[in-house]
Parts: sequence; C-alpha cells; structure tokens
Amino acid sequence: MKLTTRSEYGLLALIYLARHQDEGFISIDVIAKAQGIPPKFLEQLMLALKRAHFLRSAKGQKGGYQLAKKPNQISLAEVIRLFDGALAPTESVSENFYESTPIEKEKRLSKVFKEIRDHVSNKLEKTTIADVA
Amino acid sequence: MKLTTRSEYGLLALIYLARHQDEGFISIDVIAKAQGIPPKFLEQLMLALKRAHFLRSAKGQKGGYQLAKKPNQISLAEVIRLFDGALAPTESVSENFYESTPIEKEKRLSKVFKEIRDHVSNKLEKTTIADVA
DNA sequence: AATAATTCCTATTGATTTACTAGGATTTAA
DNA sequence: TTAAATCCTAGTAAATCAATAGGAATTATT
Repeated sequence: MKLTTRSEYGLLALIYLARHQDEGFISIDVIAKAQGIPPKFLEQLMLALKRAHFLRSAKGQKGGYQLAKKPNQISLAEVIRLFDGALAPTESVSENFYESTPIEKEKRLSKVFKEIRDHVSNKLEKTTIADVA
Repeated sequence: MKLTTRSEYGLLALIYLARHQDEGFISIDVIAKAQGIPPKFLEQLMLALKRAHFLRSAKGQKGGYQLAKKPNQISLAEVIRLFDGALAPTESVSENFYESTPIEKEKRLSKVFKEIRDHVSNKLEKTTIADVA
C-alpha cells in the first residue's frame, strides 16, 4: 500500500478544490502552482479524476475543474484505489484487486495481512476529503 | 506497504525453516522446491537474511541454512523492512525510512497515514514467524 | 473574426525498480 | 578428487513510474 506520487498529488488537488469550492472552475495551472505539482503531470491526474466522476470540468478560457461531489462524499480509499490499485499489502488478500501471490497458501500469514487490509481499508473508507481539507 | 515477492518469498523460507528447526542445515534447493521459489532468486534472499542475522549457514556438502534466532524472536516487521523498506504508506510518515514527500505539508492527511503506519507497524512488530508457521 | 486560455487525449521518454538468471570462487563432506 | 553446497557480483528483460511533448478541440475575450 505504498502511495505513488500520483495518489499524493491527486489528493492534494482534491483538497485544494475542496478549499475553493465556491470559486467556480479553477485551472490546472492555479492548482499546480498552489500545491507544487508539475502542471502537465497534474493534467493527467485531473483527467482521471474527472473520468472517475470526482470532478467536473469546463473547457476554454475561464475553464478549469471543480468538485463533482461534496468533499464528504469522496473517500481517501476511492482516490487511492483509482491511482494505485489495491489497498491491501498483497493482492492475494485484496477484495477489489484479487490476484494469486506466493504467500497465498500460508493461511496464518494471509490472515495477518487480511487484518491489515481491513484496518487500512476501513480507515481510508471512513476518511473523506472533507476530513483532511 | 505493498509487499514485493522478495518479502513474500523471504517469509515463506523462514516459515519453512521454522517448521524444520531440528533438522540441521537445509539447502536452498530443498527450500526452493518445497515453497515454489526460483532457487537462484532465493539464494540472494537467503544471503540477505543471513547478513541480517536471521539465519546461520554452513558451506560445502551437507551445508545449508538454519534459523539463527528462535521463530518467536523474528517479527514480520523486521523481515519486511529488510526487503521492502518502510512499512508506512508514505515515507514522509515513516519513522525508520523518513523522506520528504508531497503530502507532507498537509497535516490532517499526514495524521491519517501516521495512524495507519502505527497500526501496520504494531501488528507486524507483534506477529512473529512462530505465529504464522 | 482573431486570439488567447484552457481542457482533452495519446504518445513518448528516461529513470528506477523488480524479478530473475549467470557464472565463477570458495568451502567441505564423501 | 569430486560433488554439493554457499558466497558474491554482475547482468538482463520487463514493468512501472514520473514527467514531458504536442496537437486537437473548445470557449471567453478583444
């Protein structure tokens, strides 16, 4: 469950937008500058967030992005899953991204990792952008 | 905190050795075959585990590896840190592998990840090879 | 109508990491 | 002397990651 910079940047962008909810559409350049994110890289992330329906956009001059949901309706779990996939320490123990891995046959070990997955998942599911903005 | 296969294989090897503690030195080929690990890859991992003093070795014919500590004195945390580094979701929130990351300035967000780090860390610190073998 | 500012979209790049493999040197039991 | 093992480092192929490039489409402003 190591976060990539995409997840980190994605969260930072959402937090920024949550803090400026009532200011209409905000451009990538503004967000990038405010949060210290390479603008062209952020562009990709915004597109992904938009396609996942966390954001709404407006094209053209005076265009930009705004939240498509209330901050308290966007969980950290959803955002991190979008950019990084499984929250679990191994995919063999993931609910959403199951895949076989070497430790799978070791039931006791798997149980430990499942417990961790549950805790991480619960925590990130419960925590929303509103909580951290 | 996504486990690499090195960590997974490393844990599997230690579990095997814990289950065969009283059988003297056991060769890489035997462990590799039993646990389904590419032998030359396992060799590297064993070497690392030896250098970290989890294992003892004997060279030459009839040689091999055995645990250098009791299974209940080897925590999952130590093994995973050896192969994968930080247990924390971001290094900015890691005690043992601190490094600056983008979310660092967001205190609320960092707090969430610290809580996760603490839970993961505690759980893996408390759980030993004896518990999972 | 022209221009500037923006999102949209895909491809590409360079660096790093990951999962291995290769192979020689050394040691030791048979 | 030989076979079986660890020791050790280098190399490699593929994947992932972080970031850049650049053109197309859209829209407000001049």
